Amino acid sequence: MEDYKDQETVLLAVDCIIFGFDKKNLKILLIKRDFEPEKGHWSLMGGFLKRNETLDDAAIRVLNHLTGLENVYMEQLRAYSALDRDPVERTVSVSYYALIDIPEHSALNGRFSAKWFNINEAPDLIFDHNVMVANAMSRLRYRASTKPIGFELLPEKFTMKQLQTLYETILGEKLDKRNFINKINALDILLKTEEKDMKSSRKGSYFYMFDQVKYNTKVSDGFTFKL
Amino acid sequence: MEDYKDQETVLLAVDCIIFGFDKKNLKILLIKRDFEPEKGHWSLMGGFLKRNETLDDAAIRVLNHLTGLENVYMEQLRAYSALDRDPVERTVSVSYYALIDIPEHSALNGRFSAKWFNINEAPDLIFDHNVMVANAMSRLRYRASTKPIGFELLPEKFTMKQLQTLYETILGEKLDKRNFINKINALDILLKTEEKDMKSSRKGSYFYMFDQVKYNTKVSDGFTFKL
DNA sequence: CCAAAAGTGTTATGGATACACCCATGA
DNA sequence: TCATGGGTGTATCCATAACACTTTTGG
Repeated sequence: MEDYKDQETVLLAVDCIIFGFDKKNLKILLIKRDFEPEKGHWSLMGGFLKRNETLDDAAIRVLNHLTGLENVYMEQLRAYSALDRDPVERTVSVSYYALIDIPEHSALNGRFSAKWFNINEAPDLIFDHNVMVANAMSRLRYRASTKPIGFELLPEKFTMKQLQTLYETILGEKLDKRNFINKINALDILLKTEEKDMKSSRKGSYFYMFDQVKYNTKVSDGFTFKL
Repeated sequence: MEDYKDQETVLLAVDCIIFGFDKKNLKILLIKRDFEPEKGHWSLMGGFLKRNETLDDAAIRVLNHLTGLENVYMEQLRAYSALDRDPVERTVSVSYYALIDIPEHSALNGRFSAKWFNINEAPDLIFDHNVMVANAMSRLRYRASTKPIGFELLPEKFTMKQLQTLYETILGEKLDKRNFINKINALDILLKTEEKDMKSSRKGSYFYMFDQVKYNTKVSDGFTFKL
């Protein structure tokens, strides 16, 4: 460790991998850059860190700026620091991923040309953003099996089918309907409502809600989510 | 994303959580600061990022500076950016952890008052270094069950007992001897040597080596380490 | 009455865990 | 010969995986 003064500095940025779910597909929110470098190409939404904010603050600000959303699930992933990752300036970037439910809040800031892409149909991205997305996916898969983050991607009320489809998309594999429902019910962290979703079938399917209070109680009693 | 010019800058540092194993205990290498702030207190070894190096480079440089070691297992953990985490200057720090085998290479750079502490007997550290260590431990536990990192902490030749003790220390729980050996043997990634360690008992116990080549082959054939 | 999705339990399998005795050797 | 740590196999249990038919209701 050396003296603080006269240390070399670099720019520090955050980039957000914004995942969304529209009851069918896992998607990612990208913006079309209207400035150089790489103008016209797709990229993650990002921004520079300000002196009076933490990286978490910066990520929250960037996400809010684009989507208007607050209180979104976000998690820091890691720092990227290749010397030439940004051709303009030496910039180190810390990536964050966010999970949001698409249909309920889709008032995107018109200042940016933002668009939702199915996760497997996303275009090539600038700089090292493709790697960031790949790493985010792998973290998302891991998290999905250790914390009930799936519910962040769903509306307040959702059907078992939607929940299963979400997990299938995240994990990238088909799941058995009965085993999935048995497992979820065994966790005992859902509330079954009286309401039914009549849009999906003639019979209709019950809506469930995530019981955050019960979950928190169970966790503090030593329960650990495992799917 | 805004213009690059006139962005606010912060100092960017790396801090290394250096884990070691001396065939009995999991230890951590700390230095006693001989400069302000917090002179005389224990801390992680760290350093500022230079403009012409990546964060990985910086972590490797810092580790090498203290221990003289090269080709050490290191992994980036995460960035810490609380506004007041460093009282002198606004500094964002990226933590790395390293795994080294203690006895074989213990020529520490005398310029630093460095000392190995048992992981559970380490002193209070400056700034947010306690949190960094706690997070590193939890990552170490996770990694130990998904990748064969344990071998980084052992000498080239080691006994089953040493390997088991290492895993017990990392995981923080006693393991059954027969089950552990069965599991390790089932993985089929060790080479049993003809040599015996005669220091530990009258009967002596066989030395094993990690078969890196076999492991790599198995991994590229779809094998995943799981303990 | 038919099509389409919802809802519901049991069996089989395999991995994880618990467990105790003999062996080799130096002193 | 004895004390010390090394080395070895099997039975049980539990969690996971496989699997098919009935229900509801709008058209």
